[in-house]
Amino acid sequence: MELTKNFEPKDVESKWYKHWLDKRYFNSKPDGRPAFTVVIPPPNVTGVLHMGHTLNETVQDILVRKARMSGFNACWVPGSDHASIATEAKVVGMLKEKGIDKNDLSREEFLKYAFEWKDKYGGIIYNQIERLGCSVDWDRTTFTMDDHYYKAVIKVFIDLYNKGLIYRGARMINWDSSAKTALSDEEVEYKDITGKLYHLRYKLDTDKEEYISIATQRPETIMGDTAICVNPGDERYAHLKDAYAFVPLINRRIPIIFDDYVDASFGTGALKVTPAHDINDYNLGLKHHLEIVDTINADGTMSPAAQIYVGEDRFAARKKIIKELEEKEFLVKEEEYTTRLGYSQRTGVVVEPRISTQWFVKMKELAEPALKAVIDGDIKIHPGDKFLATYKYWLENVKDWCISRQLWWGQQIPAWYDADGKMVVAETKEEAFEKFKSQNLPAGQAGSKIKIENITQDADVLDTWFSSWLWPTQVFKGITEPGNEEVKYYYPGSVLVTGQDIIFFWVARMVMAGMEYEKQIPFKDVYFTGMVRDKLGRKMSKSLGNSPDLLDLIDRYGADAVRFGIMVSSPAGNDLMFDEAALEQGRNFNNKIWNALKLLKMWQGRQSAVGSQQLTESDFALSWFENRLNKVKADVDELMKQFRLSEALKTIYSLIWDDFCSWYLEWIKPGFEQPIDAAVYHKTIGYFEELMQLLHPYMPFVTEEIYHLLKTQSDDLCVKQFAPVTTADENILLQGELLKQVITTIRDGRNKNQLKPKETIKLFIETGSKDSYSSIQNILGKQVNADEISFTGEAIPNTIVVAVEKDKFYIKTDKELDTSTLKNDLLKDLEHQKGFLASVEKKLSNEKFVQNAKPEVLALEQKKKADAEARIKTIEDSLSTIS
RNA sequence: GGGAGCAUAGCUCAGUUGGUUUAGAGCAUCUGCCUUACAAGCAGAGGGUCCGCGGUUCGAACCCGUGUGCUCCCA
Repeated sequence: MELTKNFEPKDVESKWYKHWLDKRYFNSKPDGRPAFTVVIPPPNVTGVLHMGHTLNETVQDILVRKARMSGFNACWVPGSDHASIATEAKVVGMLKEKGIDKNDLSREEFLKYAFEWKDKYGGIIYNQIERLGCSVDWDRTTFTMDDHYYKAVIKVFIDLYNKGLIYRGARMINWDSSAKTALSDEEVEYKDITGKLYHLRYKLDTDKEEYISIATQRPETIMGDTAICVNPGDERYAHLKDAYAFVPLINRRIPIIFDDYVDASFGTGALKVTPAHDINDYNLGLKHHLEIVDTINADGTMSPAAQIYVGEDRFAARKKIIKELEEKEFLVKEEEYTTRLGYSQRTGVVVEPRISTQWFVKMKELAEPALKAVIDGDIKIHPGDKFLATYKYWLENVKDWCISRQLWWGQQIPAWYDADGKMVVAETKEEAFEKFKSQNLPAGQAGSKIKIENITQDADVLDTWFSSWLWPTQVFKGITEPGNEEVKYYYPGSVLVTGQDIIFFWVARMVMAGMEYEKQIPFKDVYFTGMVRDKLGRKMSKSLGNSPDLLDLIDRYGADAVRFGIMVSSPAGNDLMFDEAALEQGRNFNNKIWNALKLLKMWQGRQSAVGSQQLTESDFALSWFENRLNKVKADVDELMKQFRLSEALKTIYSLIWDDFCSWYLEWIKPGFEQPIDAAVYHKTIGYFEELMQLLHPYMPFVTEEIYHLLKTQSDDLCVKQFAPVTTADENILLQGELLKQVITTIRDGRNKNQLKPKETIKLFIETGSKDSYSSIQNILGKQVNADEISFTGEAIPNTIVVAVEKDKFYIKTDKELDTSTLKNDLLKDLEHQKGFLASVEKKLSNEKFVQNAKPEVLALEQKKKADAEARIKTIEDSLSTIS
């Protein structure tokens, strides 16, 4: 079989993914094994996977594959989220392009378009998840608008309503005038902006030409003013008790009121009060029983109540009003002012505070158990406690959650109104009808004025997060079929992997829902990934255009390389600076492994019988690598347990590239066109298999491919179970490290003296322990290109001298030597060693140190001293032979 | 305004209750090699005021205080 020059991922990826699916390796059913459950954070159904998702999914796949290979019944549930606002906005936009206005459609017609859109674009993310190699159970794919899921959301709404945890009321809420819907507090993003503060004068209602000045950022709201408020302690305004002023342009007469709320030092010390358009003014209005004049429509235009500029957009109206105020001399001055404005997370428009009747969830009661679960450590947050404080603060200060949205795409609120506006909550119209009947009529009275056809359902839908907070349980139908076998087996999940940006939106609320409906935490560990930034440190976003296309990256580098690149530069919880160079490193790693395979394939054809000379010569290499492998397997297990996935990958990378390829394979490599001992060959195949197994969770495709190319296999790596980790022999590992160091030092000596790799040397070793060289002598000779190795008891003149620990190596060559470089190096080293010795001696001569330090520390320092002295002697000896 | 976190090689980051050879890795850089698996490679090397200042300690990258710079969250 001819192997290609480089690893070619494309066909390999589709071949193995199909094979894994055919074998149903990713499908899970409850059985006797422990479950390892992961639910995917459902991405927006109409979106595409960005690099943040890619990181998330890769982390999950690594954990799931590792668990699947470690005796667990791994179950990873994929799915997507209906994302009501974002999706509805897209569908509305699509309809507009077709010349269709949403307002001309019925709810049913609109939903038909929305589902068509979802079917068309919803598959994109699933395809991306597949291309990335994610081992999800596709049979369990769940969508937050699936029938059963819809029912679950409605059921929970009704249940919470009946428990008194959901209520309806008029409150000041965040209004998105583009999507024309309410938003929750979490859906508002604040940005610092430089705005202007306008000082306006209002004429007082007195006989004289008197004015009072106020400062405002929003002159377009003056038509909604219903009072002017000043601090009662502010002497400037003390004389205005019971006074009135006129709102400019519209001449509404409004009272001057007094309240401590006003900061006398801010602006002019007088505040215009606009209860309909500011939360603080609203509260002030409640306290002082002020009228509420709502001057802005749902779409952000001026309402008839504004009297002027009716129908014009709020920002256009602002410009015109400023101009008119200036012309009519109400504008006193303008000043620059830094402030914060709230923007809608979904549509980007400036959020308008608005009084509106909405549905809310009472959060306090639900928050308590959710807080306790994390504080008590039932749920562990990774990394460390970095996000614990944030989580805690939010739950301790949680406000009621506005869950109604004035949209059609989502679960319609199961509240019903009769002709008089009376309301009941029920699953169906029929149930609502029954409820109305029993509520409205005195017992025994036959017949009713309530007719079923006069009952209407609340037009609004629920916030998407009100559905996704049920995700960990409802993907197993835990809400609609409580206590079923699957939810009993899979719930609670093992680990939730998600971005730290949705800690409140989703994570905290899932814990609340889990505690409320399963009486149990929804997952044991939460692993927060950082944000993905470009290499300049900018957040990746569509508007900047700095987010690469995932499928394009996979086409160019291969899925394994993408996974490698994203993981290798992704320390737990920290932001990831995405750089294609890391993907290149991943691709190179693929090739490195591929080439090692090619080397073994070359050897396969020329094996000698078991027990040849070659076996003896390779004995040390074999036992060293076996121990090294065991050591790394234990290290990797430990790192993965701690969710230090990036470090685990680097450890595996170094084991394969450095230990296996650069050292081990070179150590066992037979001479030119010489055969390899069959036993050495087969052991090496075994090691290679284990390496592929260890790497498989990170790079599933290349490892599965190579596993099958190494030899005919009866199983697949994907489900091959890890053997228990055995302990490594530290002595052999140490000896290996020493050997590497000797080789490197001698090679360095050769390099510094410009010996070409092809030039052979004669090596003389001066050592107190000849025996320790017997097993490695021939590796050493091969690795430093020595055609002869002998031991010596004294210095060999005219040679290159290098030292490792207490042993000295004399490199003899026919070439004329320039000893000056060597001498400089030795002198430099001597200086370093003397400096080091001095620092150790200083420590040891310090009485307080000797008194206070632990005995083992003291012994260590004494050993350091002895070692340093020995080394200095070696260097000095070496110097004497050159000069 | 309130809170959290970070600052170690050119870049991205490790560095475990303070002592393990006067700080480690990967990438990048430099030098030498087309050595029969791999130039997307091999061999080797150089590179650090551990952000500044002060303190605790026999001993500080690590603990404390303070200053500076950056990031995030909340209002």
